[in-house]
Amino acid sequence: MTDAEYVNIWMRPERPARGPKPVYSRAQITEAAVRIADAEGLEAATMRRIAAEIGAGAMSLYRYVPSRDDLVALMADRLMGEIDVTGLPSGDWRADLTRYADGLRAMWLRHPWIAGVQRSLPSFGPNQLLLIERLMGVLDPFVSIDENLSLVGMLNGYVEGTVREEISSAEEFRRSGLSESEWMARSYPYVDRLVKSGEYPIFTKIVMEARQPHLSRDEQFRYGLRRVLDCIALALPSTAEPAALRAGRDERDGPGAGSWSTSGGASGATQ
Amino acid sequence: MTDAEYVNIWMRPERPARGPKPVYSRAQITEAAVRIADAEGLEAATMRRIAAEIGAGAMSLYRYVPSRDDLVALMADRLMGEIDVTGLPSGDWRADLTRYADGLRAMWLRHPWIAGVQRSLPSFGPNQLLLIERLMGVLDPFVSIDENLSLVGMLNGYVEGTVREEISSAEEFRRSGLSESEWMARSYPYVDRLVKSGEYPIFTKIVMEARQPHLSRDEQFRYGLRRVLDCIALALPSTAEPAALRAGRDERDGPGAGSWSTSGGASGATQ
DNA sequence: CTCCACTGGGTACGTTGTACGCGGTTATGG
DNA sequence: CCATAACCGCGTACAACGTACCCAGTGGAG
Repeated sequence: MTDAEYVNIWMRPERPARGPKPVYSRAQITEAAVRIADAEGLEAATMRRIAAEIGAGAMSLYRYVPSRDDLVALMADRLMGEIDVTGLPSGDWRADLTRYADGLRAMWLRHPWIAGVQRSLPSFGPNQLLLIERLMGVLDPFVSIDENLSLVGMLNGYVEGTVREEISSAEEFRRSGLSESEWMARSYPYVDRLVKSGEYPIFTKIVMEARQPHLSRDEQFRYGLRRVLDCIALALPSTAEPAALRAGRDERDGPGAGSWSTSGGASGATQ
Repeated sequence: MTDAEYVNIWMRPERPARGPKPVYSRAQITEAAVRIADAEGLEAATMRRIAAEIGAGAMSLYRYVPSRDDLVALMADRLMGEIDVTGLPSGDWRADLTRYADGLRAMWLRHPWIAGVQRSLPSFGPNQLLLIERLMGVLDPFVSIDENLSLVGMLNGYVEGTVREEISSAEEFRRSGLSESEWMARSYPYVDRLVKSGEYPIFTKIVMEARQPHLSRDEQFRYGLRRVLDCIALALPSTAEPAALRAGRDERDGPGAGSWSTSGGASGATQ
């Protein structure tokens, strides 16, 4: 910003040498911003609102953060820190990846606004980097780094895709300010028109079927996750997992579509 | 909007009965908006800018679209129409899903700003619905609708996750206005500091390795896609694919990390 | 013909991110 | 020990945004 050599927020020291002691801190500001975004969405976390939350003037924040985009990067990295990956190459790669996937999903559900922020390489913060180390360390002994990137990308793709569906309908409620039942009542005419038209048999099937979910969201997630892990197992050498490749795999019954909004699962189906 | 019964943009008729003929159209406005977003990003597609693009006054757009959010929904659905799924349950599910996946990825690469828009059930437009019908029709004969949702979700998760990585660095260039080499030079100090610290061995490995990509982006994508399809095959009954389950699967060599920015692949690794 | 629902679009308002500059505070060099 | 430069919090101000409101004109229905 002021610095022509500006790279990212993590290259900019928080506290300078001279001058009066700062009253606030990046961590405090980030915390307040996350709190607001959790409660009212990312778009509610404006600079003025965040400043008010910590009792500061609006422009004071710019003493700590060069721009709102940088603050969002800080927020995103703070979220990465919530995923518990302590002791993560444990020896059991399936357990490790399951723990990571569960943690990632839980974090997304706690902070749905994360779906709306783009991340890219140079904005990788310390928490994200640590996560990469731990996570990719799990498969590192077995495969090349390229293969590892590919497999981990697949796992993340699954988790992210799944959780995006879960989020989208919930966010829709929040943004519209309607309750779930009100929202469904509102949407009914549209869905009904589509169903009645007869042009969308599969959409109809989704809507009809999803009214009686067989499995909880969590169970659905774990079911699909097992499948992804089985898929990863196929790419690993036999030394990684000696036997019982697809052990614990359930038989016939697939995962039930969650609630009605899981037809938002159809969202993930084409998004 | 004016209507209390407002559901979504597709429930609102474009042309009323009486009055003078409208000069513009939703399709024309949508087209202009997409053109601007392609060239300068979604945030550049402001109401005033779009209006100027088609030679209209800013407020005229509101005669066609109740809000900018609705216009974005129209844009998103227009993009879905670009994915060619004609004749899509063809009998060869592998070929069908490959064609869809390629089409989806190509569309995302043409319109990277799509990554920044959230979609949810009630905002499903005609193109998206048609896409769902054709796509899910592919596996519909073989599995339950719930299983289908799960599998298709996995496929979409892979494509979306992969393409998000590809996009994120490209978007970073565009937004910063820097060329790729300038941007790399700018980022170098940060990456260098991380590498030199010795605390991030796997990150270092990614950065080092990715300097010599073995495979093109397309090849990487197809490689991972084959793996996902193999995974889907595991969930299908034997009637779907009689023999040669993982036929055409390459041997040892994994996919190379694309260019330097594929370490953005590490993005997908934890995003 | 008369209506009046519609048209395109100008003006204006509230909210956003943030540039700039003020007066006060503090570590540092002389 | 003091002058100075670097920092602090923050009030004011501005450009750009989405869009509410209003207007004069227009053309199909009665």
